[in-house]
Amino acid sequence: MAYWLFKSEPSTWSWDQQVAKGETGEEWDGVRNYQARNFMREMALGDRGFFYHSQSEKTVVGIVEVCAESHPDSTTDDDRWDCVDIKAVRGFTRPVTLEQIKGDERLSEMVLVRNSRLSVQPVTEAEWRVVCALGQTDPD
DNA sequence: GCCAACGTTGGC
DNA sequence: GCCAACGTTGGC
Repeated sequence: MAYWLFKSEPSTWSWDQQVAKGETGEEWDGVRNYQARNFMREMALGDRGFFYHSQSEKTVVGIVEVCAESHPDSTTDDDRWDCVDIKAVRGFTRPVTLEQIKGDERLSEMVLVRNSRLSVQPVTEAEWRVVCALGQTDPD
């Protein structure tokens, strides 16, 4: 199983909205970046990801699971853009801030730190465990 | 609100 | 195929 991070502006699509979608999940649509799209094409059913609120919050707020593999993005007719569906698994007991992540040397190689603009990004298993520990949240 | 970083577009 | 111009993102 692989690990990922999904970034969203809370004013556009928030964790609460994701949770409200329940088991059905929701298309992670609107991505118009090749790198991000390519990562979504690599995703498999059951892969886990962090749900990160950018901008005003800058915190990892929850864990999601890939519940549909890559398919055409329904919000465009342009066949270049694919996306996956994700569903909420659980919220973080204590949301982990970007500041905490930047302050932890074990996370210094995280893409979130290295390339803050990439909206869908891979996370290593080691990073996954560290961030979950910081958030006092079950990693499995 | 500013600005740096980055990705994309289009003219040549 | 290069590169300047432009638009967008996201941290500060």
